[in-house]
Amino acid sequence: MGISERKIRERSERERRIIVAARTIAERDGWASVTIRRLAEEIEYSQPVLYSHFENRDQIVGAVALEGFGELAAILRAAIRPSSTSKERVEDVATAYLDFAFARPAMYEAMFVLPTGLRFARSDTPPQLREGFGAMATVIAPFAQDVDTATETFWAALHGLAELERHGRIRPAFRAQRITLIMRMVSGEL
Amino acid sequence: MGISERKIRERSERERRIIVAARTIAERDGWASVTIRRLAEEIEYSQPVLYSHFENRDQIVGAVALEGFGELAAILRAAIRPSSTSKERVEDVATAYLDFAFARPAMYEAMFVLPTGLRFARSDTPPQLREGFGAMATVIAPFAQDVDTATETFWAALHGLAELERHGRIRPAFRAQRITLIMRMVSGEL
DNA sequence: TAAATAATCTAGCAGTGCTAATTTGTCAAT
DNA sequence: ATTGACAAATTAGCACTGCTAGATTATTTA
Repeated sequence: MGISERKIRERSERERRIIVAARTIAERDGWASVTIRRLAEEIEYSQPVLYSHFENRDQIVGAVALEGFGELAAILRAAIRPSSTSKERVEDVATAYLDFAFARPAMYEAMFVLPTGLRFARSDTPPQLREGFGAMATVIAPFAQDVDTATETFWAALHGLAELERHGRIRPAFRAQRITLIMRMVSGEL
Repeated sequence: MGISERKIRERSERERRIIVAARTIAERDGWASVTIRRLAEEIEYSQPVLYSHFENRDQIVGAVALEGFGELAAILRAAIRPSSTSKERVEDVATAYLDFAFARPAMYEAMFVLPTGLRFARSDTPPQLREGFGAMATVIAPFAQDVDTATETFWAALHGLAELERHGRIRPAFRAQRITLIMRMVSGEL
């Protein structure tokens, strides 16, 4: 009975092709260019097929975003070097976070700006959505009483820096100084 | 020759009606419901008339956003009480900023998320876009070496808090604690 | 009063997300 | 092998979007 398994496999491969196509087009031409028609053309199926994989366009963005959360979490974890001091670790994670945001603006937009249908802080929340937070919590913990609240605040600062710079509201040339400031703030030596 | 003046006046009144309509619809039904057709219907003119006032839809959003920047600046300035300590002023401005963001989510979205065609940090940048930053700089100055960079970072932290909470990424119940954390960070007593 | 200019509208283009109705393909039962 | 049932995929189209060319109406100038 390998036939039905093959069908399931082919189906999930097609789903992957949709997600890859969405990501590719978004990174090249922006999310406005990611239309159902274009995706259908890319995977060489008619448009309604996409709706047998995803409820609507937002969920396709959500699927790409989910990948992004997994990748960001891995990047942040990788930025935590055992040989570093607690302070250095905060700085490294902050730098890695912003590097990610600026290197993959379309992905970052999917993760944090666009409607995705992703649900946070629920019982069925995928692990990718928690892991990035966990990595940040790891480096914040040594400096915080309430780790969760401190991590939320740290995260918010990084997100704000990413968004304001992405929109041309703050000076790109001073990115390093701002990170230094946040690091000093977290470590309590201002 | 008051006729041409009346015409100019009527024209700018019509422009105001467009902006007011856009704002009203956005605050009630979201920006996706602000369409050229709906605005045209609202002001009782045909659609092309809107394009004699604004180049495109983004510029209408931008006009609303510009009002928002003026209002935010006024709110932040008003939050700075002469009788307060430097620390309290930081907290009051932070609280006022977030109150604004959560009380007027559509307006905040126009100001910081949607494409608006507004140009920051230019010679022709409208004063509204600078005044809010100025208000924040005022309360940050007593604690900072480099006021501009510190204000950018402070602003980013607030923006991040607003956005992450608006998207359900961080816990609304802990908003006050996060503000306290930021305030302590700025004032250097962690 | 006639011509020129300005203001406005009608009509329509090319595109969007999404879906009902139809066709095509695949399988099990006769 | 043929038929009927089910699944998979397609065609065609709806209601909407931002935007604009061309026609029409109103106003001003000569």
